[in-house]
Amino acid sequence: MHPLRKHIEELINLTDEEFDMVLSHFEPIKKRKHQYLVQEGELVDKEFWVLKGCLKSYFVDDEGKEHILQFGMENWWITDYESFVKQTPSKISIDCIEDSELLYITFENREKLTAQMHKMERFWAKKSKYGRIALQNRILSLLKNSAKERYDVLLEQYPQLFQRVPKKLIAAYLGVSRETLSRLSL
Amino acid sequence: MHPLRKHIEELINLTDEEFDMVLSHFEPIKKRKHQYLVQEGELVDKEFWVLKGCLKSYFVDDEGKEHILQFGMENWWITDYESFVKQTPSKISIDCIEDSELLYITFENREKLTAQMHKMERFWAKKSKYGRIALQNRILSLLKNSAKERYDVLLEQYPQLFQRVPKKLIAAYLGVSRETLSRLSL
DNA sequence: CATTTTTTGTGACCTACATCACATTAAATC
DNA sequence: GATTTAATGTGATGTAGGTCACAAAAAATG
Repeated sequence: MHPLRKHIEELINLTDEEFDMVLSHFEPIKKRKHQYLVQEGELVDKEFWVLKGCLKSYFVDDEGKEHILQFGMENWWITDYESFVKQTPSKISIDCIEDSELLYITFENREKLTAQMHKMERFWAKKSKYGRIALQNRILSLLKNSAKERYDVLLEQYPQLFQRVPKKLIAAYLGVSRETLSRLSL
Repeated sequence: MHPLRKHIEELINLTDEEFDMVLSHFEPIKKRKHQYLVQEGELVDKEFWVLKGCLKSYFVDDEGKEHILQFGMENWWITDYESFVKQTPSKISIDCIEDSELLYITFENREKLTAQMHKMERFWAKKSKYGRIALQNRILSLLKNSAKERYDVLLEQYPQLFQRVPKKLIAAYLGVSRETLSRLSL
């Protein structure tokens, strides 16, 4: 089964014809490590689904410090949702941490697809709900947990991440300096 | 026009009949200051819309410190989305900061309503998308901004809040102690 | 495989913010 | 309107985590 189909069918069921229809709205794209998918300031009209690889969506502040909003690995969706939904210039950038293969759907195609296939509208609605819950929990974690506790939570939730990305990126995601992260008695 | 209708029509259009249908799925509820709407540990099967008043959704950590996830004022929706969507016990509580009048819709009624009225499904989908964007921006703010900067952003975004809720709650929302908040040269 | 670049660890020192304690003022509440 | 309760400000002091600097190890790259 196509990995995208497998992914979608975790939330809704599709017939062969329906999945073909879905897939026809996507385009494949390959990028190498260090290449970008989205750059700050541009209008993002695509949502990406990761077939293979690893990416980061991040923001660089005026002191040059990088803050990571989200990682993306196999089966994850990644884009700047603010730019994608509101059609405003992106505040964030998305880069490949590894060579990556993605499928993307444009804003326009997503509108078309959801209009003609109510199931997919429900799929993305569910994704959006779950995404919101994850963000809510991250906020709670930033408010209530120490750096060490946040590290432990992340390690428990996404152990694969620690095999694949440098610690300084983990630090930029958790909101600590890499020196402090290195000193947390792990 | 009914304030709920006015609120909904900011995102989608409704006929009189449609709004009557929507409204028939809600129930009113009144609560006084200090009373709760949701308590940690219970299953939340309602989503509340604030007609009048002010509320907080919050979490108390093991050291007894309160962390505020969200405030709710007129025209805001409030619930524990994690419990509401996943139907799991709530990690957070919701209390009234002022005497409040709300309309609520149960999980079941929301399912019914969205099933028979596609427009409302789209309404909530939009709300969910915008909610996610707001949370994303709050995470960025927690990662990149100092206490003072976060205070300034909040003040600019929701000046009304500062007239209505005690500073210690603002502090609990921003993730600083009330003493530090008091010392930020405002 | 040699060289450049990136990652990681660790010491020394610094700072934003927390905690504790107490006083003052303002709001609730009977 | 007297009394309890909550809100706010401010000093003194503590600490988690930041910053700067350097070295070693590991990866990436030509």
